[in-house]
Amino acid sequence: MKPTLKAVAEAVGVSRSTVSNAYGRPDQLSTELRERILETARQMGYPGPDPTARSLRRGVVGAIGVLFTSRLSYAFTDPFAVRFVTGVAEAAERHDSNLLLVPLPPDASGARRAVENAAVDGFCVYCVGDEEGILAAIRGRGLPFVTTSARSGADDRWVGIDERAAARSAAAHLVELGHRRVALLGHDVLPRAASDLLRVADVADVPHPTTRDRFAGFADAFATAGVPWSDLTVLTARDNTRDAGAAATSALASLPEPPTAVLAASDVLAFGALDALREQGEWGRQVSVTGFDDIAEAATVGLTTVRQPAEQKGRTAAELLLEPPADARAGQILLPTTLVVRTSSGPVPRS
Amino acid sequence: MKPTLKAVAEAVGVSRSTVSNAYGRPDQLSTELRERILETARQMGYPGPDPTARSLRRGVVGAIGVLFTSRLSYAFTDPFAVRFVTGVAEAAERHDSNLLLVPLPPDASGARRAVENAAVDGFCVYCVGDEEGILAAIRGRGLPFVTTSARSGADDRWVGIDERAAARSAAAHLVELGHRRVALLGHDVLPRAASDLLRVADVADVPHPTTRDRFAGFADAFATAGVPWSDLTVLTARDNTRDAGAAATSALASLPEPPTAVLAASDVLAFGALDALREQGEWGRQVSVTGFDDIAEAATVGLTTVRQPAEQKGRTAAELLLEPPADARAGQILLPTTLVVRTSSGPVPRS
DNA sequence: TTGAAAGCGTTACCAA
DNA sequence: TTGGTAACGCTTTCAA
Repeated sequence: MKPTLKAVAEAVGVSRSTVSNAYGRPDQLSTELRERILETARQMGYPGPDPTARSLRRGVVGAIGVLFTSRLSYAFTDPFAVRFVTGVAEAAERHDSNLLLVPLPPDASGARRAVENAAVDGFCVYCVGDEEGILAAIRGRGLPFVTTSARSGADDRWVGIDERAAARSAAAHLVELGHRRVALLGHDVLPRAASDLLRVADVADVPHPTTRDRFAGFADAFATAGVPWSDLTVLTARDNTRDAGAAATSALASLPEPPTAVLAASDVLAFGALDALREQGEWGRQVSVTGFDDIAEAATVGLTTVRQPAEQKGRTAAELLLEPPADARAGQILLPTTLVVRTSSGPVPRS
Repeated sequence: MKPTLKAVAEAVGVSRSTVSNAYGRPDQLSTELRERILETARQMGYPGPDPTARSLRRGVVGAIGVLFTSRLSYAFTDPFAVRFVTGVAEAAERHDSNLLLVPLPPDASGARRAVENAAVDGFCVYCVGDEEGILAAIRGRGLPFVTTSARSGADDRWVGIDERAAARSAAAHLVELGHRRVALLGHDVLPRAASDLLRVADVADVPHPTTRDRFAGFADAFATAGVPWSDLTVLTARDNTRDAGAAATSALASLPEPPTAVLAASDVLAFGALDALREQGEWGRQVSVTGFDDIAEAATVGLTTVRQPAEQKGRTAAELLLEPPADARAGQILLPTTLVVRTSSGPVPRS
């Protein structure tokens, strides 16, 4: 077995405190003694204080957790998530904090357990569907946390964008181009995935908070143009992936009066929509498509989309966690968004 | 302060062991008592056993660490790294293990400390430059680990590809197309970043193990075609990014006899090369470029490259860690690679 | 089925 | 500058 701090102390002939200080508080003992301790430790193969024991004693872990709905293998499918984590990592590194990636099982009790078992000093909550159960579990542990989608309590730390206004800007752009018959594409639109094509009685019924907010924004712009919610076609992707976006979009072709534009709630879904539309030949190519996030590929392909600062969002979230603002009201940070118009959106084709 | 297990025990009027069992070993006590304990705990706001204390006592953390050279914000710049982590995450999730992302500071002692302070049950080492120092630190802790680039000891677990043969296949393809005057593009080619354009006395001098192996493979194929190492132009990117690849490649234009092809040690570098060459007008467009990894964008752009199974590499690494093979010799897994020929490579232009 | 006692490997405090 | 003592919060024998 690996030697412990105690063994080193005995070998050197000093107390455990002194050995501990040799590692954690070099100023508390003479350089000479410290050297002697470190040297003996090296010879004995002592790897330094055990991280777990130190955490227990100090009450600090030195890691922050990033909470994801569902499997990471799925979450990382969206470049936006990767950029968010990158931002979190950047800030964490500056604070000598490690990053613990915590995927949440779909069932509530499993998710709760995952939160309860994570050895961290705080949480960044990345776009979780069911915020409430998760937040309750976090609060239960008494750990600080930062939310990035739905806002929770007024005093809770949060970083995000004005989802609804941002979505509205994309829709307004299409309205201006003359589009009136359009489809909205999102995931988690229904409690359970039903058919791809359906009418949702009310935007407020959409379970996923982000999808709901963005859909509401889309609807705002069209309502202003005289198009009521009930006239919008809603496409439900089974998840937030390109393939799912394509599958959901392909249902459009069979419509008697197909829409002239598709507004996607994310770029990955938008790419899926483009894939599906390209397969529809001439008609499909005429359909305008907008996305959300502005991931790198959007520029390459020419996707009109809403840009939100991904890395900055992650970085800010981590900073909010690691450098808590003195004033609680400074704990809510709204990030800017921009509509980026590219070639995937254009005027309504006359026919 | 949050209540502890002890407080719950006192409140219910049972011993701490019993409360502990209520959480960790439900079969050790009557359902009725268990219910009563859990209910009281809930009312008191006890979040369940503290993860750190449990880890200390049990000797198991429930997380595996992934070691990266340098900042994560840089590592995640390469989609290959993201896919690797995704694979690791997939296997980790199956084993109810969390993922701790551990960036290693560039200095040896900082890196050592990072390894010593990580609360994990084992490590996946992702492409670290200085393997030895790191591995020594891991061995010092007595934790299991899996390596993915350089192989270490014969009994150590490892998953990877035949770097050299894979690189050779790309170079052989260019040889067949008639290329004889070519440039190799890689990062960490020199101990310290010197000029972009230089002669390296010997492949064996390249410090980065992966770059070295791939360069050696490139050189193999050209040696067979009668082109010695000294006739190959070596381009040094300051790091493994698209921009650095572009910067390094732009030096080519000023050469009296510019090469007809660029062999990059990674896809991101290859994209950089393409960026730079496209700026050179007609001449640049004629230059063949090959990459390595086959990240998603390679297909979009038509980059000829060597495919290696990214997710599988990560998944296998984690599995090797979490399900140690009974036979040590089964701990070394070689993954297949394929040369994927696309449009970025073609015959030597006559001029 | 329940409980008492003995740690797990540290660090913090206070006294010497 | 150094050492003793008491936790940190839990789990695990083993005995009742």
